Amino acid sequence: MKLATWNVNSLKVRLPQLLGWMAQARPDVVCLQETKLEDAKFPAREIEAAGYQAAFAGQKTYNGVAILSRHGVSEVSTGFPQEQARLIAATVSGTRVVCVYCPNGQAVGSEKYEYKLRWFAELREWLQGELARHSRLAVLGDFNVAPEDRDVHDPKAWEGQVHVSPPERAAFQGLLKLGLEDAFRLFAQPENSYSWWDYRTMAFRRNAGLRIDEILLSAELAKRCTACTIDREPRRLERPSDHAPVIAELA
DNA sequence: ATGGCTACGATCCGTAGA
Repeated sequence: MKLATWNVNSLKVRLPQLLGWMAQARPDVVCLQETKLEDAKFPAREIEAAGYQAAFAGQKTYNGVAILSRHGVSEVSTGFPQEQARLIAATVSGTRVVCVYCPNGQAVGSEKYEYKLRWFAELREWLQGELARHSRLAVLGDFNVAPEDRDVHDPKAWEGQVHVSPPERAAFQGLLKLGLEDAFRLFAQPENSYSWWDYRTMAFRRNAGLRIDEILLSAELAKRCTACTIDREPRRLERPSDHAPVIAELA
């Protein structure tokens, strides 16, 4: 089973790229973030034509998440109470799949930063309940946290900034402490592996990025995980998302 | 190198992303 996550930064703009990528990568499940579409405007027909069922929770302009699956989807939930469309969960072939778009946080100390930390605390509590019910659990998404300095192209320049600040990293570690593994770090990886590159300043060409899109696996799924990779190819396309897809393969 | 980009919903600029 191939699980993937991709922050598409507007599903309306990126739909052709998404369909092309799915046809080539053939993931079983794809978690999407920043669809930026109200549910009425979700391209369900095109997704179905590609062979995928969809569960989605969107809003206009901001946020928006979806789970696409080649297999049946059940027990769809949008998680804990929240005013923004940042979480959707579904059960696929006995695996609980949770798709998250964690808040950006804007700047350390800002109101949005405090919201981000509160959101992580709620997520942790909610995931604890999910883990109690589902031993096969995967959390995929844009966490907006680079867990360690090796996930940052220039740790010195980023020191103390949003996405790498100690409280954000502690919040991310808090999720792992529930009994989840960062799938990417289960394997030897190339140095300077990132999942996001700023649109400005030719950041992708300089590989000036952050690894902020992650796949967390419960112990049972981690045991079955045979690979976790970041696919940089879609970032090379014309008019790309600023994020690359991340893929985990389960035996 | 934090800007200089991109998407959106609103106009010919503001908000937000990360």
